[in-house]
Amino acid sequence: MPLATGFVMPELPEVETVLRGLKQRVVGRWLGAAEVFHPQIIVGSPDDFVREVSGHRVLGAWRKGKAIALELSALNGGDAAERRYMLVRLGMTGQLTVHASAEPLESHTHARLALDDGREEIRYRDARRFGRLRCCTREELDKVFGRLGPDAPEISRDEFLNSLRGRRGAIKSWLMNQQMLAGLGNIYADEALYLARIHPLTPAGRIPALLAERLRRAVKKVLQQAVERQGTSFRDYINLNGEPGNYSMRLRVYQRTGKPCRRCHTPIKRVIVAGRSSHFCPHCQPRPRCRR
DNA sequence: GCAAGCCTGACC
DNA sequence: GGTCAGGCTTGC
Repeated sequence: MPLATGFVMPELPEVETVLRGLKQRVVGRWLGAAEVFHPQIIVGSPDDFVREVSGHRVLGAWRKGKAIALELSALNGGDAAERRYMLVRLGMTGQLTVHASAEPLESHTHARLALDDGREEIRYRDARRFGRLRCCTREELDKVFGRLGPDAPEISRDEFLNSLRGRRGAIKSWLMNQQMLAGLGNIYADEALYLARIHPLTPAGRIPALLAERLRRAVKKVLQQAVERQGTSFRDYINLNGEPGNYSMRLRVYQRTGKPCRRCHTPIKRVIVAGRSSHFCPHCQPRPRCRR
């Protein structure tokens, strides 16, 4: 992705990639000693966090929207009520990686978790510290996941339509509202609206069913393409040595203000919707006729 | 100064 | 209850 920051912005495709990595390299292994270097990234007490995750085996890894949960083995002979989950939210610049413990810590590494015999470890890096790690019970995890709407690639036609009904806010805000639809961030919301040819300020509840279905399919398509491409760019990212141009997803509107629309060559415009910049083609995505 | 995700709190 | 503004944070 051609981002000025040089970071991979973790939206659903990156989170999915991280999840797949966790399943390959972490699930089944034991968590040993843990260290937290910056207490702010831990929800609750860092001491409790360290105590609660250490000495457990990772039984599974799950995702809903942009949230990841690692299921940890229970102490006390496997009593399920004692089971804990490690919840990971990458925020804007969070990275979860597996490293040889002997490698020097990179800048902005805020936590490390030893694996098995301690030769390898999980590291959490986050320059802007918007991300959070949390150790919680099943009940707390269900609460967090329960607040999220259906995972964006999974949402059904009816769920999508029912959820739009009666919403007066802009469709762009609706797409980014994790309680409605889990997984979309600013980039893919703009891209999906462009594909569906819908203006970002269109009131969500006024989108006719046919258009809404086009939007739902656009969301799926954009995410699916990105999951495929992020898989590549993520590996490149791991291997890269300051090498630019790896994030080569073909963005259609995001951060292309003033550049020609790939369909009709009209310059892409930018408006602020709910405090976030939104990029769209004024010709392909005309403003809805009845404004409000 | 701007970009982002997520949470909180104010407003109708 | 829905909607939106503000704050957090740092590298460009």
